Amino acid sequence: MPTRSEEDHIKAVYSLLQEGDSAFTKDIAERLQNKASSVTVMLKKLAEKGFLKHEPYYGAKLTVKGRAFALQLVRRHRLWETFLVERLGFGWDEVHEVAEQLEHVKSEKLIDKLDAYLGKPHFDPHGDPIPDKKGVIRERKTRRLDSCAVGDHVRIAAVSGTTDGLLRLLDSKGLRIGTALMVQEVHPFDGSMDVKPKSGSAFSLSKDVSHHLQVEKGKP
Amino acid sequence: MPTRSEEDHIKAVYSLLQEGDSAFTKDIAERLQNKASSVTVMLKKLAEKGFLKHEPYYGAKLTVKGRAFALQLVRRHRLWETFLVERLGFGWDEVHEVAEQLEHVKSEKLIDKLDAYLGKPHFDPHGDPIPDKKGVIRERKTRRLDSCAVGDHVRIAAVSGTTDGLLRLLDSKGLRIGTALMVQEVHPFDGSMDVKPKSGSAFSLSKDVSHHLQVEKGKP
DNA sequence: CCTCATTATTAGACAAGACTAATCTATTTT
DNA sequence: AAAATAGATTAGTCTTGTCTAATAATGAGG
Ligand SMILES: [Mn+2]
Ligand SMILES: [Mn+2]
Ligand SMILES: [Mn+2]
Ligand SMILES: [Mn+2]
Repeated sequence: MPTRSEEDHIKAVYSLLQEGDSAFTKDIAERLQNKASSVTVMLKKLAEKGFLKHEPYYGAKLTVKGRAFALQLVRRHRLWETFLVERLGFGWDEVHEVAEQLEHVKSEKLIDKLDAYLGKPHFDPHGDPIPDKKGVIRERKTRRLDSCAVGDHVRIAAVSGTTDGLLRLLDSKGLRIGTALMVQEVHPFDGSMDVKPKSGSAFSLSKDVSHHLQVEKGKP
Repeated sequence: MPTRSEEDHIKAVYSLLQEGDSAFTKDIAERLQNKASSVTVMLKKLAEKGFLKHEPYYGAKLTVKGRAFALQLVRRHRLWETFLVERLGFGWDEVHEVAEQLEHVKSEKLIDKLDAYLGKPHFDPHGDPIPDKKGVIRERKTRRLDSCAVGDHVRIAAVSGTTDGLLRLLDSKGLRIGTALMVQEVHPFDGSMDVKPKSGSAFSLSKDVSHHLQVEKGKP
């Protein structure tokens, strides 16, 4: 059974591979707040244990076994986040660190029961998909808000790169998962965007923000 | 902030001091499934950190700081046990190991919210008191069932020394926290005891079992 | 009071996981 | 093509927590 540190490394590799097509030592180190040298050592160990392939100087890729393991870890993380927000009343900007700990509790039964208790949710409080017990993820077609054009009607599906500051900014503008928006104007100068929610008046979002909003097509 | 191992040692000392008036190296080691030599080293460290006084060869006693810390740990353990049984539907014989892990999650807010979510319970699924946020324990006057006499009417308040086997035995006889019993007969030969529940017919309990049942006076 | 069994402590080893410093590799810049 | 730079790896150190083996203290029985 992998240790907490091993688990965190596998998860970091998984999520970097989601974003790009390689997981480099430096980026893993940054995520985990470790030094690159520590990561190299860990990658070697995880490669020996069969969770990933480590191509020195060219990063790491997960094996089938490593991917399956990462999906279970992501499942645990997101189920706990859902519990914290839906049941305990945490804000969506407050759950990450706690879930980071809870995800390492070893008990299959615990996760099964938690999942059932929460009604087998498919998405976490940030709109990210929760893999099921077999590791299957419900796919959706989403695009980043900053790739939308004037006149598009969309619904916020997920917030990517969830830092607490971004989440609080969204809170303050009344934006949450499911919020319907219409793109009213795009300013080429700074990439900022004016959006109008279904109810209420339009306001502006910086490119920095719109880039982190994953949206689905919505009805006009 | 104490590590997981430090926390477990402090808790072991606390619970041994609840049972007797000293916590010896060997007994701590046994609880934690460690060797005595490892415990000695840890006691020295915890003494330096001010959690306890270690009198070599005469065991350990908690300081005020250590006791306060232990009470918070016990609080966390018992709140999680309550959650697992009341909300997730675990059996009372299945929660110990999981709570042993959950108790180490570091987040004061988590415990506050969990406590509120559960309705600020005063007792865990085994009838053990849950210290409040200040570490205050609601005291009750209980006695062991094996110290009761023929004709006594009692109510089961708690199960002490909760091993899974004992809990399952109680389950099978329909005994749980709150069950009312009348002591019908005590057999001096083996210390066994015949008890009659309010509804249903009498049955026998070995001394081994009755010794672990904490009871309160009940109405005839 | 002496002996001995039990318990505790110390000393030394080891594994895990982190670090720093030194070295090496790949890639970009000149 | 050589040099510079960013990134990665290796080697060596440290801390934590565990162990085993050797030694020491305590308390009970003779
Ligand atoms: Mn984690
Ligand atoms: Mn999330
Ligand atoms: Mn524990
Ligand atoms: Mn309990």
